[in-house]
Amino acid sequence: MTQAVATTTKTLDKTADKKLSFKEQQHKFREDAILDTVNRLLAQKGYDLMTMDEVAAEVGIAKASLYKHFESKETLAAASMTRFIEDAIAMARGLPEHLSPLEKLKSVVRWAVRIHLSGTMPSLPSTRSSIQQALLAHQAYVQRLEELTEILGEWIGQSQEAGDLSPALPGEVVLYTIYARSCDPVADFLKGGGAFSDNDIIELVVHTCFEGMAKAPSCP
Amino acid sequence: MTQAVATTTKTLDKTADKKLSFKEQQHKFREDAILDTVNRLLAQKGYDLMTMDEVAAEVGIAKASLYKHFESKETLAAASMTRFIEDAIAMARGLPEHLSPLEKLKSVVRWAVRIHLSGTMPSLPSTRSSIQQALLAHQAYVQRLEELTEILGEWIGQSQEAGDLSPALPGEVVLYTIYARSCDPVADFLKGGGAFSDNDIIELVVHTCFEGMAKAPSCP
DNA sequence: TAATAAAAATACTGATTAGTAACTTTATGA
DNA sequence: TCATAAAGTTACTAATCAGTATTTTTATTA
Repeated sequence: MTQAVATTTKTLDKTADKKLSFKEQQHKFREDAILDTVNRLLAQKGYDLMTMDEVAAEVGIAKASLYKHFESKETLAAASMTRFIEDAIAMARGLPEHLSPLEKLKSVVRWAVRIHLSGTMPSLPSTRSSIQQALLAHQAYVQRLEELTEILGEWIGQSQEAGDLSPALPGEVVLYTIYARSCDPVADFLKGGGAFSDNDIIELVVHTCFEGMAKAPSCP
Repeated sequence: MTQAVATTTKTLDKTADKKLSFKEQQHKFREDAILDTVNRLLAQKGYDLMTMDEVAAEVGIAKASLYKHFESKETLAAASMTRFIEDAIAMARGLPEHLSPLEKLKSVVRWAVRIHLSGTMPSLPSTRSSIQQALLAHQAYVQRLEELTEILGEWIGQSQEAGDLSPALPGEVVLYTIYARSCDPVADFLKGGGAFSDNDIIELVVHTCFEGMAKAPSCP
C-alpha cells in the first residue's frame, strides 16, 4: 500500500514501483473494488445489516476470499471509513487557496453531502452501531480523523477570527456540527421526497447549517 | 387501551373504568414498563442490536411473556415509537398559548433534545435500519406522525408569515430539519465530551438549528 | 376450597451469519 | 516445463436470535 489514495479508487499507479506487477496490481484493484462495494452497502444498510456474504456476492468473489484481503468485518468497515476520510483530506487540501476559511468549510460540507446523496458515503448510521466504538481501536482511522479534524479546526478558528463564524460557539460544536451535517438524514428525506435536485438539497443543507432557519433580522 | 398517554408512563388512571381490576391494571402497568425499557434500549443500541432476550431480561420477565404483549419485535418497536410521538403531541398541545409559533417550535426541539440526552428517546438510528421502512406499515404510528406534522406545519407557516423563519425555505425542509435536530448526534458527541451541561447542549443545538453558525452580519 | 382461565416460564426450532478448514486453481520464476 | 506460493472456492462450524409449543404458576370466581 504505497498510498496513492487521492480521488476515489482504481489507481493503477504505473509510475512508482514497477515491482507491483500483475498479481499485486490485481490485488490492489480487487481491494478497491471491495471497498467501493462496502461503501455502497454501508451507505445503504449500515454496518449491522451489511453481511459479508452480501459483500462477497456483490463484488463477485467468494466470502472466504474476502478474508484473504480483510481479516474481519470490523477491519473491512474500518478500511472503508479510513479511505473515505483520506479522500476528504485530499479534497480539503486540494481546495483553492483563494477561498476564505468559511468558504472552505462550506465546500467540505458540499462535497460530503454530494457523496452522501450519491449513496456511497460509508457513514456508520449514528452513534449506536456495534462498530462505532470498535472503530476507535483502528489506528489508521483515528489518525486520519485527527488529521482532518486539525485541518477543519484551523479553518474554524480563522473563520471565527475573521468574524465569519460566530465566535460565541465553542470550536467543538462547530466541528461536530459540520461532521453531522455531512451525513445529515435531512438530505435523505429531501431526496426521498423527490421535489429537489441534488444541487438544491446540497445548498439547502449548507444554508441551514451555516445560516440557520431563522430569518436574518433586517437592518433598520 | 383507553389512551391515557400523556407524560411518560405508569399511568394508573383509577378514575375511568373501574372494570380495569387488578389483572388488567397490572397488564397495562407491565406493558408500560416494557415500553420504558424498549425506549432505553432503542436509544442505546438501536433496533437491530436490541434483542428480545435483552428486553425481557431488563424488564424482568421471560421472553415468551413479551410475546403475550406484543406480537413481534417490529410491533414492539412501533409501539415504543408511537408512544413517543404521542408524548410529543401532548407536549406540543400543552405549550402556553402566549408563545409565538417560533418559540413553540424551539420548545419542541428543546423538549426532544432533553429526552434524547436522557437516553430514553427511541429514535431509530438514521434512515438505514431494518425497521424504518416497516414502520410505515403501522397505522397508529403513521397517524400520530401525521398529526404531529400538522401541528408543526402550522407553526412553521405562521412563523414564516410573521417573518421569524426564513420564507425562502420550503416548509418540508424546516420540518425535516426540526425532526433531525431533535435526535442530532451532535448532542451525543457534546455529551460524550463532558465539557457541557445538558442545558448548555440543548441551547447550543437549538441555536445552531435556528440561527446557524455564521455570525449575524452587524448592521452598519 | 375447588375449578378455571389467564399469564408466565422452560426449553425448544429454524434461520441467519461471522468466520474457517481443506482443497483447487492460476500465475510466476527457476 | 515443473515446483511453488498466493489467491480462490466449496462446504462447513458455532453462535446468535426471533419466535413458539408445552408445561407450570397464579389469581379470580363459584
